[in-house]
Amino acid sequence: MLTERYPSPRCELDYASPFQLLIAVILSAQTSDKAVNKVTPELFGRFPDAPSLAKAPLLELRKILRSIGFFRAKARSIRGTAQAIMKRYGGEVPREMAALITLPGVARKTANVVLGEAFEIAEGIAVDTHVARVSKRLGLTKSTSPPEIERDLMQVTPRTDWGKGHLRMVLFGRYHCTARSPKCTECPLLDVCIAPESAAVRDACHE
DNA sequence: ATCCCGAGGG
DNA sequence: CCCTCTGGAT
Repeated sequence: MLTERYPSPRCELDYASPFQLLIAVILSAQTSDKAVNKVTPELFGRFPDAPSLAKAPLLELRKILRSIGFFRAKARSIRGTAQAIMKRYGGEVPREMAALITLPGVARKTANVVLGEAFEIAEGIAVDTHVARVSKRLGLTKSTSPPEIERDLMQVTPRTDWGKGHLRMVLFGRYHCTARSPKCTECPLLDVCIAPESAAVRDACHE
C-alpha cells in the first residue's frame, strides 16, 4: 500500500537542527511546506539558533514571515518559543510531549512531528489536514476531531510505524489524495477507499 | 466558535 | 473567483 509507494518518506521542510525543525513546523501551520522553505533561508541565516532568535526584533521577524500568512502570531510564537527554550530548557529542545506543548505556537500536532522526526520518539501520531482527510476517505476513522482520529490511527498502526506512517499519509495526501480534485482514477487504494470522488469512479471499481 | 493571514492552484 | 495550505490561541 502506502509503504511500497513511499518506502522511506522524508519531511519536506528544510532544517539543519532539531531547533530549526521545531521552528519550521510552527511556521507550517495552515501553510504549505514550499511557502515555509521560501522564508527559512533568510530566517535561519539571521537567527539560526535559540539564543539568536530569542533576541530577534519582532518587526524584523514579521518582515521575514510576511509572505506565509499569520505572520504576526507566528513571529510572536517562534520568538516566544526560543525564549522559553533558553529560560526553561537550558537552550535545548525538550523531548517530552508535556514540555513541548507549553511552548507558544506548539500543540499536540507540532509536538508529535518534532518528537518523531528529530528524536525518533513515537509518542503519538500527528494529525494535520492531510492525515485527517486521507484517513477519513480511507475509512480509517469516522471522526473529524484530531484527538479521536489520532486514537483510531494508533489502534490500527504498529508503534514502530507511527512516524513514517504519518509522513506517508502526508505525502499521499499532498500529491495524490488531494483536497480539491483527488486522482481517484489512478489510485492504488481505490478498492479499499470508501469515498472515491465520483459515482463513475466507484462503479468502475466495483464493476 | 472565531480569529489569525498571504500566496498559489484550479 | 474560491479553496487550500502538515494549526494554534483566544
